[in-house]
Amino acid sequence: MSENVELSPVDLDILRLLQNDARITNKDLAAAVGIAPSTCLDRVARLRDTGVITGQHASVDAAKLGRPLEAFLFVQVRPHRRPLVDPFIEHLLSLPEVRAVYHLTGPDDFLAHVATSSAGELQRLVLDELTARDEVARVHTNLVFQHWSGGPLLPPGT
Amino acid sequence: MSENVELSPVDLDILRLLQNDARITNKDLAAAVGIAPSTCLDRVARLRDTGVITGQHASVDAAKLGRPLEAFLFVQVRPHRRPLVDPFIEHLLSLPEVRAVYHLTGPDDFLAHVATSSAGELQRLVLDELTARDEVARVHTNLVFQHWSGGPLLPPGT
DNA sequence: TATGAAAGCCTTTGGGG
DNA sequence: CCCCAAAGGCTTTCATA
Repeated sequence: MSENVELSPVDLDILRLLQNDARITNKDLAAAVGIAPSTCLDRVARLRDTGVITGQHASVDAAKLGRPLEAFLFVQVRPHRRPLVDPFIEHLLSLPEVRAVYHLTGPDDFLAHVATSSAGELQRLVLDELTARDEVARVHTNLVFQHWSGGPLLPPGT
Repeated sequence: MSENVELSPVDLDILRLLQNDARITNKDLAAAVGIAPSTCLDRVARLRDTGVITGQHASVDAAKLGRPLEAFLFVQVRPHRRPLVDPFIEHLLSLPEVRAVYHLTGPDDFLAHVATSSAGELQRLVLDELTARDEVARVHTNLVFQHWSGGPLLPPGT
């Protein structure tokens, strides 16, 4: 788990491929990067053990789950102290509509990415789960038209 | 790929488990949700075919890749028209530092989540890749102290 | 839509270069 | 650090209800 891990070009190829498809078979992965399957297994295990690979997750379409309306909530928490901040984060993360939370520098302290079923539910979220709390000084809401996301590595072949 | 997909409680359990660990074996997944392995394979295939599951990706630690400094860039693009907007998005997505791009309502049109090696590289990104372009009216930069993220479903057991 | 059984392939381990 | 080879387990298919 040390912060500095040496990554060979082969490791980077493996990461790129697993980032694009976490369920590629070890055999195919080995063939794609040009090493033996057993070697590949070793390398992937090492990438996991050193914390370079932190997990593998299926991506689920929020809209298909009945939450087609996404938004960013910019939240100012005052006073900005641990005894208030830590429970606030816990609260955010316990909400099923919350997809991600970021603690930021700048005038707004937190950014919450949420997916809701409707404008009404979004309003409820803001009024009942955020501004109703004493430590929440203000909330700005921006809707998400569209988004693109990926891992920290460009896909293979670029 | 229709927008409305009926999801049984078993489907939701499957989604939760795959969201948490995309490499769980089909056998274990079937046992966890209480159906036969062959049935489970069918259900997962259906979830894929209907677009509920859109992919499966290994999570890679950006810091371990040498990009420990994350930030959000709020970008105003003027004039806000397709002939300018579409190439701008393409440009953002082609940058290796960019992890996600959001097209938003509000005074700032785009939000880019970036991971950089240093403050110097972040500065270069802002000056050379963003404000150097005619259509970029302004950029606000906020650093990310910490972030938490997950899929649109709460984990199993909550 | 769900199941069980069988065939084949993949993962995984251990020895060796 | 890499590879080969073998054993065991898993995936996947298909007939059946």
